[in-house]
Amino acid sequence: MSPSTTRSPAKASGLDCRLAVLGADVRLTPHRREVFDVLAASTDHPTAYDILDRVKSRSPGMSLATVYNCLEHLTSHGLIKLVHLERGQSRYCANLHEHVHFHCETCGKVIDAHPNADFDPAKFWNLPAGTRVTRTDLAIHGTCQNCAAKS
Amino acid sequence: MSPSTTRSPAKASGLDCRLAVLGADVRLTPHRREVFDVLAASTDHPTAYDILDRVKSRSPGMSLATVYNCLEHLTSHGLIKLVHLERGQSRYCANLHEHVHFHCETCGKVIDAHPNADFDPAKFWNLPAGTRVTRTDLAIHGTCQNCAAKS
DNA sequence: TTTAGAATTAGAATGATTCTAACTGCATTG
DNA sequence: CAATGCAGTTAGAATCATTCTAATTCTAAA
Repeated sequence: MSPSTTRSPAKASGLDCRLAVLGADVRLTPHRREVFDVLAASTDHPTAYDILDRVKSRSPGMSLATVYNCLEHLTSHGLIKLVHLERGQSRYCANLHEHVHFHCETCGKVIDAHPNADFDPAKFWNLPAGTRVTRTDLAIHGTCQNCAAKS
Repeated sequence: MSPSTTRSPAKASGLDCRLAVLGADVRLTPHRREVFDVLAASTDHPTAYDILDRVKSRSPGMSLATVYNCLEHLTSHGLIKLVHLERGQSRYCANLHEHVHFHCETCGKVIDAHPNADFDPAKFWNLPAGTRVTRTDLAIHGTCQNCAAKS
């Protein structure tokens, strides 16, 4: 956990790789890389279990604990986002563009929705003077296109 | 759970009371009433455990299971709202006015923030045609006034 | 008063996540 | 090159919030 290690973090070996995201140079081990790749290739906001499933073809030995470790590392370094839509399993996404999550209460699907205008939610709400905002999470719940058509 | 009971719901006894909220006439047992009252008197978004604590002075025998049952009943009847801000315990609030939640990442406090203009968040986001929105949840994370002043 | 259904209870069960302790392997130091 | 140390990884235990189950109590209708 401590970033103040004497070990040089700059030297990359064959088992080590890096990823430059948003200007940050993040060191990725093979497992972290695979977890990230799975997430980057997914648009359905997989859970930790989903990710373990998808990673298993390439890394059959990976454990759930490692998936959680990797997700924690990637989240804390800003490469992915953690989404809480309801009680139960957390979901993850690699979409770093500003967006919100639409959650279909019928089929459980989660889709990203992007803003159609430059929009800062924090401006619309009366927060006490001196409040510092680091991030906002907007979740929209309802019925998706498909489920709405069926009913 | 079924609302289609033959039992007349209109007859109230000394141990039964009702509450008219938003036009709905909701039947409240003493325990449900106490849970609701505790929540209505709280502005700090208590968890189920917090509520059990606060209810205990009036109902020493109440169990956590009953608190959860009451919260479920009140939530499904629209008398209170369930808030998920992060992994861990859910929080509840009895503020039914349109508002969002500000969560201080330093002290953990949650405060309600009200809109300063008539505002529908769903309008700002590109949702597929045919999507039906039932509710939106906006959580703002950051540092509150007090914690910001200390740092 | 009998009976049925709803509410309540304690404790067990579940499910997601985190923790612990042991192990592996690379990389720096001697 | 060998020794040492630390990050990464692992399986499984532990924890925590919540839900379920079965038994009990209460209320109201027949």
